Amino acid sequence: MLDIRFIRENTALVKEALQNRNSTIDIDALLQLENSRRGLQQQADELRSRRNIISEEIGMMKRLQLKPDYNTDMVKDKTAEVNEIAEALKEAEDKLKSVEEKIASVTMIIPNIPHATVPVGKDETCNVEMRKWGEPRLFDFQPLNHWDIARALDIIDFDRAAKIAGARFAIMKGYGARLERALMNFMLDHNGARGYKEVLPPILVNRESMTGTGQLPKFAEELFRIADPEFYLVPTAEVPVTNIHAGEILKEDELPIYYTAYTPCFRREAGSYGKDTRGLIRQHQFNKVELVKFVKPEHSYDELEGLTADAEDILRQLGLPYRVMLLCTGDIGFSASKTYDIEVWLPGQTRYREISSCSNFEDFQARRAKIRFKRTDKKGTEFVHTLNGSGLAIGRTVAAIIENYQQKDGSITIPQVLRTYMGADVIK
RNA sequence: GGAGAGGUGGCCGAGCGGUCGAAGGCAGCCGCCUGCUAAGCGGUUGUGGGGGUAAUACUCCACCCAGGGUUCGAAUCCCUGCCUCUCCGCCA
Repeated sequence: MLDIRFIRENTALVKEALQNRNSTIDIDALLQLENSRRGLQQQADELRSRRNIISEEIGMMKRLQLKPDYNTDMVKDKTAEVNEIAEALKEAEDKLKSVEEKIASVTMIIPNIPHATVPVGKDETCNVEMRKWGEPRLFDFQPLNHWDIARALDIIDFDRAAKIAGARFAIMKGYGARLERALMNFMLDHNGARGYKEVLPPILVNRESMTGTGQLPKFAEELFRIADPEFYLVPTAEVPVTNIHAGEILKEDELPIYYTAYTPCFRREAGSYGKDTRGLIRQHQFNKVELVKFVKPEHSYDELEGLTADAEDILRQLGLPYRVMLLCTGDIGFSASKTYDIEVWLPGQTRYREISSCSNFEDFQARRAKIRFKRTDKKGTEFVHTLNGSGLAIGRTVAAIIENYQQKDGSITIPQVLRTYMGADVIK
């Protein structure tokens, strides 16, 4: 959420940002609403002030009531007067409330302003490659897709998962399950060693949490929802972990705060029916280890570089070639100011695929979730900046390992760093 | 699932329907005093919004879990929800 005052004072900039994001929100209409909101608030405040004064007078008179010469009519007059005020106040309050609701319905769906370093562009073709690491392996045989390899080794069962749940689910079996668990532990240990505190949060959350990080109200169709009682399945650990500090005022010396969390993630994948129908790339349920930071505003862009480097290091440790893409204005997510996608090389698809997305949200989520901090020597509070990134998506990492480490005989070599976690060097 | 208790400021804790943004204590900050330390004395310390200012000052409104209601007036009364705690039952 943007600060309405910021919108008021930087209207041109906001409009330009929205245009670059292919958004069509009417800012002028919003500002008109905001104007009338302020007028109504003044009106209501004024009425309340008068009411409070008269009510106090009535109180004083009532105390004098004990005396015989007390004038009853005065109380009656005052009461009549205050009743008139109350009526006008009610009207003003109702109007105010309705205007506030209208304003909220708009501000909640205004996307974040892209950072100045974000390239302007209409879609993903305008994203900019920042760097590349590792050389895609040269195969002396035709490399296979991970689902074919996994099926042959009987380590992933998509068919029976479909029977149990439906399309876009998988059963990990034997060393497949073991690999999934090894990656989870490896990633959590890796992140822990880099200063992230491990947390294991709820994966069902309430509406407020989903609103705080920006999934709601705009992206309800992406979420699995439990109707009664109302809960949402998290699409990413970003939601519960960022909301850990919702509504809090942190002390300056508590910052920065780094968390890492493993959670399953649940996504409807509505509107992607034809895409990635086979394999682990696009599942309704997948595992992910997430990195989340709460930082002071002046550090957030350095922190974004650091967070991205932390995620990249996991791929380096695993020996998986990747590249880092800077997303353009047309491709960046709703809540983010700046995002790097890390894409891993998949030999079976002979292309890079997103495996991590690292974003700085600046104060966008903090304002929604009311996450503030207080500087030691200053009065008042400020919003923190929040960041997060996958470190990493486990299902896609499994796919990448299977495809990059496949051997001619159909076996899979296990990356060195995972061998103690796996208790095996090879899957065959 | 049944029965009960409770949610007040950074923390503890009081609060009769009006004089309560809220006693008192602790902690913090600023002074004073005491040859050190401890104690003592005085003052001060919340959040959001509006107006105002170059910025302060100043001023108005709201906030005692949340949302409704009663009332001239609600932290205080009523209703609903959420959360916490105790006991019983049930399940792990």
